Amino acid sequence: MSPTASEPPPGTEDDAAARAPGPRERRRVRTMRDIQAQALRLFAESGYEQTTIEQIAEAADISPRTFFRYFPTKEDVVMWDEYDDLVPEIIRGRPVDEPPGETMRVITRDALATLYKRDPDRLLARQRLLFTAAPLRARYLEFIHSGVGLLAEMFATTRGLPPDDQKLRLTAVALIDAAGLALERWQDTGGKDDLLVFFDQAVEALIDGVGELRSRA
Amino acid sequence: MSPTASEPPPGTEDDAAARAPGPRERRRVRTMRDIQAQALRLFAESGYEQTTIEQIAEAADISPRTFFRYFPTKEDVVMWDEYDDLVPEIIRGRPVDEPPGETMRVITRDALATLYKRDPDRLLARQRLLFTAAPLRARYLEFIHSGVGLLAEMFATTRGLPPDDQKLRLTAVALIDAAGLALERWQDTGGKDDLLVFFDQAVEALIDGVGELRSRA
Amino acid sequence: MSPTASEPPPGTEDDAAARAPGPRERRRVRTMRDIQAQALRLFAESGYEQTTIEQIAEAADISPRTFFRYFPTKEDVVMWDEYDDLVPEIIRGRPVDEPPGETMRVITRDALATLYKRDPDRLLARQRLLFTAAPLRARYLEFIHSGVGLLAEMFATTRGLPPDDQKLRLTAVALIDAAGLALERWQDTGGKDDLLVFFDQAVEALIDGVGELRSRA
Amino acid sequence: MSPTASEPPPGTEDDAAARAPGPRERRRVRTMRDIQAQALRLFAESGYEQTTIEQIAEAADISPRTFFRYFPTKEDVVMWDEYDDLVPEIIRGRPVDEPPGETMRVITRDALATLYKRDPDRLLARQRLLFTAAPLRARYLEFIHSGVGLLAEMFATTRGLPPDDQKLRLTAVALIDAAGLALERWQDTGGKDDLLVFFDQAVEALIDGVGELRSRA
DNA sequence: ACGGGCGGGACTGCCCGTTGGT
DNA sequence: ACCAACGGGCAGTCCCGCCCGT
Repeated sequence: MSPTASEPPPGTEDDAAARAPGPRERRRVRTMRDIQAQALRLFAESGYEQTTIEQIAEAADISPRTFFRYFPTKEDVVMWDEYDDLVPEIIRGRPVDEPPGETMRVITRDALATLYKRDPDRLLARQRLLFTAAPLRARYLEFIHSGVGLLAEMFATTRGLPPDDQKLRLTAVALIDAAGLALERWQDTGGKDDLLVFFDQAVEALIDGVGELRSRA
Repeated sequence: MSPTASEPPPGTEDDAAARAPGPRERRRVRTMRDIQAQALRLFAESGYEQTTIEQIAEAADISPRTFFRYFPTKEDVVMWDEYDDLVPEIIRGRPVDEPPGETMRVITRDALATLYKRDPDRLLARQRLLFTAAPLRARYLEFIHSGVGLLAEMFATTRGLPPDDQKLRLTAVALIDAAGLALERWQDTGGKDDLLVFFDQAVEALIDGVGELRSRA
Repeated sequence: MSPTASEPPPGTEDDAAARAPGPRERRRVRTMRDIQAQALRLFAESGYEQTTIEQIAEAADISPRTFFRYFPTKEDVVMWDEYDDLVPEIIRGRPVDEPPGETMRVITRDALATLYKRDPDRLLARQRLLFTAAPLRARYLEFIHSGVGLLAEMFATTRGLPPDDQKLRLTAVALIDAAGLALERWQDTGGKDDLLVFFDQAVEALIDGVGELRSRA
Repeated sequence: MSPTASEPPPGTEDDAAARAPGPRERRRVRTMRDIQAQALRLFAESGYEQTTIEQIAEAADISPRTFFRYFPTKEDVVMWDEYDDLVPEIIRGRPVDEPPGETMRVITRDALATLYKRDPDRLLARQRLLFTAAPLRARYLEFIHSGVGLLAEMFATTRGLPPDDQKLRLTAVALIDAAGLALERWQDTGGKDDLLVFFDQAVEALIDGVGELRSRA
C-alpha cells in the first residue's frame, strides 16, 4: 500500500546487503528520513508547490544537488517510505492454498493496518498532501497502478498463476481503490475514526456494487 | 472515457455557445486540432519528453506562448478531445428506472465504443503514448479518478442518489479499470482485435474476481 | 575576424530587418551590450571560471534565465560582437578580378584593422581572456575554423570558385593564424604597438616559411 | 599529430618510468584502453553527448569517480592515445642540418602515416566523432594549437632556434592544417583512399596558395 | 487574440574535493 | 593504500507563469 519512491539510484544490491543493511545503507536511510521530515514540515506549513527544493535543502542542511541524489524528484520525497517492502512480506506469510481473493483482501487490509499503526500522523499528513497537490495525486495513482502489476507478479511467482491474469489484476485494483476510498473518508474525519472499519465497509460496498453488474448477463 | 483537457482557459462560455459553436469556437477547435496533430506526430517520431513545446509551436506555425493559450500544459495536448462530453449525453439517454449497475456498464461500454469507432488510429496512438511517457500516464489516471467523481455526481442529480455513495463510486472505478485493461490488451494486439470483446471479457473477470472476495464474510 | 556568438536564437530575420534594425532589435542589442560589459568587467576582476552566471545576471539586473535567452552559453558572452558581419561587407567591396590571394590578405588585414580601431580596449580584454580561459580559447579556434569555411563559401558565390577549394581554404586559415599570432604579440606588448605592423610581419614570415617547404619537390 | 589527453593526473613520473613502463603503468594503460574502447563504442552507438559518464563507467565496470581518475574530462577519453610521443621521436631522428621546413614536413607526414598504419579504424572513428561533437572539435583544435608551441620549442632545444620564431610557428600550424584537411577528405571517402596522397596534395595547395600572397609586395 | 520579454523553479550532466570502508 | 561512495557547485534546458504592447 505504501507509496514508494522510484527506487533510489544505487538500487538493488544483493539480498544479503538488503537483509543486513550495513552502515552505509543505515546512514542513507537516516539522511532520507531527515530530508523527508523537513520537507513534510515545510509542505504542511506553506503548501507543496510553494515550497522549493532549495528551501528543503536548506532546512535539511544539504545542497540542492544532494537532494536529488536521494530523491529523484520532488514528488518522491513525499512518496518514499523507509519500510516499503510490506506486501512481499505479508504475501509470503499466507498459506499457498488460500483462495487468491481471500489472500488479496488480507494483504490489502494488513498493509493498511500496518501503515496505520506505525505512524498514523505521517499517513494523515501524506493523505492530506495528496488532496492538495495535483502532481502528488497523479504520482500516487501511478504508484497504485504499478503496484497492482507487482502484486499480480508476486502471485504468479509464489502460486504459479499467470502474471497477466485479468481476474487477479482487476480484483487487486478494485481492492486498492477500496482502500483509497477508506483513506479518503478517514481523512475527512480528521483521522479520528478507525480506518479499518472504513475499509471493511468499502469492500462490502464493492462486492455489492460489482455483484449488481451481473444482472445483465 | 475520453481523456479531456482541463478545460482550456476561455473555458465554459454559456451553454448557448456550447450548443451552437459559433464561428469563434469553430476556429478555435480547428487550431487546437492542428496543434494536436503536429504534436502527436512529433511525439510519435521523437518521443514525448524529447519533443519540446518550441518544436510543436514551430511545426504548428504559432508562437510558444500561443501554445499555452490553447493547451494549459504539454500533457493537455495529448489528452484533449474535441468531442468530449460523451458521458453526459449517454447517461441522459438511459431510462431513470434502470438499475445503476446496468447503466454504468452501458455507459462505459458505449463511451469506449464511440471512441473506438470515431478514430481508432488516434485512440491507438494515444494509448501508445500513455505507455511510454510516465507523466501522461499519471495525467490519464488523474483524469479517470476525477471522472468517477463526476459520474457519481451525475447519478446523484439525475436519480437522486447520494453523490458520495460508496457502492457507486467503487463500481464505476472498477468498470473504468476494466476498460483500461481492455485498452491495454487491445493495444498489445496492435489494434487488430475487437476492443469491445476485450471489454466484455474484462467485466466478466471483474465480476468473478470480486465475487470471490465474499467468501470470507 | 571578430569571433561571433552562435547566432542568438531568433536568428536570421529577413534582410530588410537586418538593414533597418527596428526598435525591437535595437533594444535587444543594447541589453546584450550591457550584459557583455558587466561580464567582461567581472571576468577581468575575478577570472572567467570564477565568475558565475548568477553573478553576471545580478550585475546586469536580469535573471539567470534571461542571460541564457541572450547568450546560449557563458562563452558566447565573450565572443559576441555587435558588429559582426565585417567580412561579407569587405569582400563585397573588392573587385572581382582581383587575385584571390590578394583579396584574402586585404580582407584579413581590414577586418583586423577595423576591430582595432573600433574598440582596442575590448579587443585587448578579449584577447587576454582567450589566454587565461581554456574553453574560450577552444571556442575561439572553433570560430576561426568555421569562419574559414564561410569565407571559402563566399568566394565561391561571388567569384564562382569551388567552395571546397583546398588552396583557398588553406591560405585563408594560414592568414588567420598569422592574424592570431599578430594579436598574440600585440597583446604581449600590452597593446602599445601597432597591431597591423605585427600582422604584416607575420604574413611575410608565413610566406617565407611555407616557401621553404617547396625545396623537397 | 595524435590528439593527446592533458596528461592524466599521476602524470609524468620520472623518465625512467617512462622508458621502462613497469607493471603499475602497464596496468594503468590497460584500464585506460578498456575504458576508451567502451566509450568509443557507446559514442558510436548513441552519440557523444547522449552518452553519460555514468554509462561509460558502468560499461567499463568502474565507478564514475574512477573514470575521472584516468581521464580528467569526458573529452579526454576520446583524445587519449596510448602511443603518444610520436613527434619527439621522429624529430630526434632527423639530421640537425636539415632545413627546418623540410624537417617539419617530414615530421607531419610521418606522424600522420604512423597513426594511419597503426589503427586506421580508430583513427576513422575518432575523426568521425570530431565532426559530430562540437566540444570534441574544439578540444582537438586546442590540442593542435598547443602542439605547435611544443613543436617550436623542440626545434628550439634541438637546433638552437628561438622558441617563438614566427616563421617556424606559422609553417608548423599551416602544415597541421594541411594534415587536418587531408584527414577531412579522407574521412569523406570513408577511409578508402590513401591518406598520405591527400596530405601531399594539400601541402602542394598550401605552397601554391601562400605563394600567391607574395604578389602584393 | 496574439506575440514577445522575462522570471522562476525542477531537474540533469560534468566535474571535483573529501571521506570512510576494505 | 586504494577506491567507492558521498556531497557540492555550476552550466544549461525545459515547462510554464505573468505582464506588456499590438
